[in-house]
Order: sequence, then C-alpha cells, then structure tokens
Amino acid sequence: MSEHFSKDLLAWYDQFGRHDLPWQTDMTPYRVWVSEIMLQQTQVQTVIPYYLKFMASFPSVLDLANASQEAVLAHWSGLGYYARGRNLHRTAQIIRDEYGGQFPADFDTVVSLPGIGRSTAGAILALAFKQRYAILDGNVKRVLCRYDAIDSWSGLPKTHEALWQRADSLTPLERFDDYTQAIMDLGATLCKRSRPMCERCPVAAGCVALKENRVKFFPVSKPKAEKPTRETLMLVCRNAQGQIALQQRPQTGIWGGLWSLPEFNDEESLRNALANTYCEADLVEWPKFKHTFTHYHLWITPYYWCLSDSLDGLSQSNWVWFDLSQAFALGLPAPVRKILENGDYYV
DNA sequence: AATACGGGGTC
DNA sequence: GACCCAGTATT
Repeated sequence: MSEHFSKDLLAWYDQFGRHDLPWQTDMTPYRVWVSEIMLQQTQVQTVIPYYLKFMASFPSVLDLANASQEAVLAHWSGLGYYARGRNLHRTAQIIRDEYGGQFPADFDTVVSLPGIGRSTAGAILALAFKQRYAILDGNVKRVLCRYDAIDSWSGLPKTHEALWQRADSLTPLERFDDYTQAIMDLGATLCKRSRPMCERCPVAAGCVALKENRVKFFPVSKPKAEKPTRETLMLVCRNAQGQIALQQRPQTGIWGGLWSLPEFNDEESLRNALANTYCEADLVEWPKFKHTFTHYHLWITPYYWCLSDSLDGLSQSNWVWFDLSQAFALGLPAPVRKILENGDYYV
C-alpha cells in the first residue's frame, strides 16, 4: 500500500499541485532558504508579499549579508517571530565570511546554521540541492497522523520521532524535490486542518483514518495542561439593615474592577481581620464549592456572618454596604451571585 | 520536556 | 477566545 503513496501523490501533484508560488521559480538555495524561513509557522498567503519585497531588496545572499540589520528587520516588520529575521541576517554573513558566499550543500552544515532546524534543512537540501531528505512540518504531520491514524499527540517525543521515520520511509528514491512540495501541497490544499477534502485525495485508498471514518479525530490535539487548583474564602457579612459588605477588586487580575465579596486566604486571616468585633456564635462556615476558569479551578468556601445591632458601626477597610438588590445591579462575579442567591443564608 | 516567540486565520 | 500555522532556540 505505502509504496503507492509517493507515486499517487506525485501524479496528483503534477496535475493539481501548486507550481507558481514566488519561490518555485528560479529555485536557487538562497531563494529557497529565505522562503523556508519566512514560511516557518506562517501561512503562504501572508508570506508572499513579504517575500517579493525581500527578494527585490536583497536579491542575493551577499546583498543580504552586506545590508544593515535594521534594513533586514524593516522587511520583517509585521511577519512576527523576529528572531527569524535576525538569524537570516547572521546566517547570510556566515555564508559570506566562512563559505565564500556559497550556500553549503551538505545537511550537517546547513542544519548548523542559525534558524535552520531539521525540517528546514531537509527542505533546502531536497528542493535546492536535489538530495534525498525528508521534512516534517505541520502539513506533513497532519497528513501522516491521518494516514496512519496516529492516536497520540505529535509533540510527544516518541510520536515525533516515529513521524520523522515515517516521513523518511515514505520519501521516494527519485523526485524528492517534487515530493517535498507535493506532500506540503496535499496538506495545505486538501488535507486541511478543518474540512479536509478526502474525496479528492490521491492517497485516500491507504488512509486509515478515512477507512475508519475517523478523520476528524486526527491529528490528536495537544493534551490540555492540568488546571491548577486555588482556594479562597468569601465572607457574606450582613448588618442589621440586611445590607451586605462588598469590596471592589483591583483593576488587574481576575474579575478586575468588579465588586465582590471580601476574600481571605484562609480562616485564620478571616478571624484576624474580624478580631476586634468577632462574635463566635455568629460566624458560620458553608460548604465549599468549585468554580472553574479557563486556566484554573477555584474552590470557594463561603462564610456567613450576621452582625448584631451593636456592631452596625463596624468600619472595615474598603467595605461598602449594599442592599442585596443594589449588589446584584452592580454585576457581581458568577460564583458570588451563586452564593448570594442561596436562600439558606437569609433564614 | 516545556516554553518563548507573533501576527493572522479559523471555527 | 481557543487553537493552529511551511519550527527553532532556549531554559
């Protein structure tokens, strides 16, 4: 099955692949290199105008090496990942100073250059020097994860290395340059992240995910990091008029600027804060409950404290008294509303 | 092994 | 608003 992979892919590429991208004409090592750097984590349509301007200003590796870093970075402005631009400039100078202005043609030298990793080196060697090296970019990963129905995240070291081996084993013994472009074209135009067009895919016959009707489950997404758990105490302090105390939260951080219940890290801080007026019988702990944010879980323990008449004059820093209806009109955080809506507090 | 780097597209 | 993209370098 898989010996047909490259043959079927190449036949499709000849008819349906992209053959007119700016860096596909006059494929010198320099032009291929610049395109591969710009295309790292950056989509083709974004790169094209940058590439054209860059090549117009720096037509050769020596033009680039002799330019100022400011001039180079000016051409990178808006592309993002500016280390790419700095590395590109540095590498041009290395090529000028150490390789006589000639782009090196062996893998180990190329991959040692700043900003060039295994995949980019493979692409340069295959596309510009017609040597048999595999690539493993986002497109290839997606294609292979679906084709083999790889059910672990591609960032796991074992999975990543297995993908490299698979990428290499599928690379044919001839036409490596076309194959390199072909598998990227497949990933970019048919085997897209969302709504892949499997009905047009030249290697659909061997695709395990498609055979099992599970294409949408691949590639397996990165496991979400375990959310940390934090804890807080919220005090419902009610005076003789039935008002409750609120504090305005700091502008930064969670619920920035919102009015909320007074909070304490633990029961000890709560008791310390109330030390002068504290009346044991009136402080009641309620069952804790969990509130989940995008990035952490927050366990909230509500405490209910009903002030007797004699303490109505209590002036705690930053506390402001509100009627319940006023409080809700302020727009409280969801878990605070949940606490205050609990009728058990007011019986 | 995890994270920073970045602007733009997609759902 | 999370997730992803023609990845690499750094911690």
